[in-house]
Amino acid sequence: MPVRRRTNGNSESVDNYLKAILSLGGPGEHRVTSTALAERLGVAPASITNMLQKLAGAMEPLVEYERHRGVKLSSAGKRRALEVVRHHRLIETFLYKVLDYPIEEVHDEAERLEHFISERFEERIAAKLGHPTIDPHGHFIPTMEGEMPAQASIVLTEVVDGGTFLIDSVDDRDAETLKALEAQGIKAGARLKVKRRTAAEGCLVSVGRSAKALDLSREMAGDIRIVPVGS
Amino acid sequence: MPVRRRTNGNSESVDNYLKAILSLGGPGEHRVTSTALAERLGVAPASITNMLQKLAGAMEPLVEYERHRGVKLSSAGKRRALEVVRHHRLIETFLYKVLDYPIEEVHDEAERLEHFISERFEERIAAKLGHPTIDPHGHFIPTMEGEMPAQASIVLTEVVDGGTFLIDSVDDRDAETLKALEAQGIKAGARLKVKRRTAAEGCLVSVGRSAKALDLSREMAGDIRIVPVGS
DNA sequence: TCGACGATTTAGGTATACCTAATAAGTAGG
DNA sequence: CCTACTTATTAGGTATACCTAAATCGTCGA
Ligand SMILES: [Mn+2]
Ligand SMILES: [Mn+2]
Ligand SMILES: [Mn+2]
Ligand SMILES: [Mn+2]
Repeated sequence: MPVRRRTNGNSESVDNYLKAILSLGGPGEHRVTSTALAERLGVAPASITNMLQKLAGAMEPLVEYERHRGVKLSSAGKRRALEVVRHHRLIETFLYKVLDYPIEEVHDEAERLEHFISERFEERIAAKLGHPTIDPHGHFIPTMEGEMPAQASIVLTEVVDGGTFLIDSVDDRDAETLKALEAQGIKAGARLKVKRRTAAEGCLVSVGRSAKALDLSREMAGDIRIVPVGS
Repeated sequence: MPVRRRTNGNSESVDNYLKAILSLGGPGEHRVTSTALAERLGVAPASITNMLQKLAGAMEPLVEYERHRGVKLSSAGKRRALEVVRHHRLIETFLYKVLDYPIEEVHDEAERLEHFISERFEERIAAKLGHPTIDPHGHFIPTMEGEMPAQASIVLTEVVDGGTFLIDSVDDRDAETLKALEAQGIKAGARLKVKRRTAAEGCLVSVGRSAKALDLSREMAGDIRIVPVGS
């Protein structure tokens, strides 16, 4: 039995499958395809099928799986996925606020540590941080009970008319992009004016009270979630 | 390739073998037997032989191994072992000082996390703690360069005459024992008077300025390292 | 010097989590 | 309603790190 199984009982790999299904299933928790999972996790589709069958066939199944019809999380699977997301986001917040990490480095560290911290560690950093509800990228931190509000924001690429918005959150998975965006002032909480859409689904914007126009690529715009602002 | 390989390149298991060889080899760095390793790591002797052959046969061998003659660390192996010990002891210090863990809980958490933290994490907690040189159990923390002073202390079971001592360090691997000892005031830095040896290699002592005699079992005495004190 | 006995190694096998190549199932266009 | 094509699954393999049982090796006492 080589692969580390945590107190919890499942391996790091299993955790990662559950998180990916949670994330790809979206707020509607719709079924996720093998291909989408394969791409997200960077493994071959055949490996996905294997793992899903194992997860679905356990005594306490973590997913509901039907051949050729994708998967969704079981309630046990969802519980564990949210637990891991809670760990991830608390760790990110801790690294940023207490250990003064640069914003673009917190994700990779959290991605590893999320699987290995104890409940005590989780509880202690949460307490130290004053039980935060939002992580440094603007994402909700699931509660200890596994509750997480649905995201009300929209992706910047979905904006049709121009207007003024608040940046709700920024995707943290690509450190390069995150660092570049942050250097332009694009981070959770900042104000953002959308001038117009550009070719190839890009976006011309300005940030804060600056008048300088920024031309965001489609990739960058896709990493930014915003909410309309009254003023 | 299932088993997590860190930035460093070796797996958690490999790290644990290296640490065990460092610890069992003692300050003299003498050869360690398969049996001793099997017992320390809780795996079958056959598994030890397997792993040692693999470690010795790598392009950059981590151990020097000769059939039937035990192993010692190569210089690369020693470097990595000390790096992991540094992680372990820094993490313990951090958990104790910053996250207010009870002393008996730091070891198990550190035992897991030591393999997964980045160099950045190591550097940041070291800085936060003011670059400590001693962990909460009284053990030296290896430097970033992999230097660690040899222990000058002796084990309480080795005392022949009675006398007054300072507690240098307390073994941290058994949480139960550690908690019990701490409850009696037996912890690094405390003053300890040895009255006399008892049957079965136990020890009759008193702690601090208390006159109350404590009867330590051989097991407990074996976990305590002391240094003679002038006064 | 010869066993006996314990220590160690070899042989053969398991589980996890991957992979590639071959096959089968869905799905949409004609 | 039947291909052509894409998506998914099955089949067969690899590496890590374990295990048990069956050899062997080394040493120590007679
Ligand atoms: Mn993240
Ligand atoms: Mn938790
Ligand atoms: Mn420890
Ligand atoms: Mn390090």
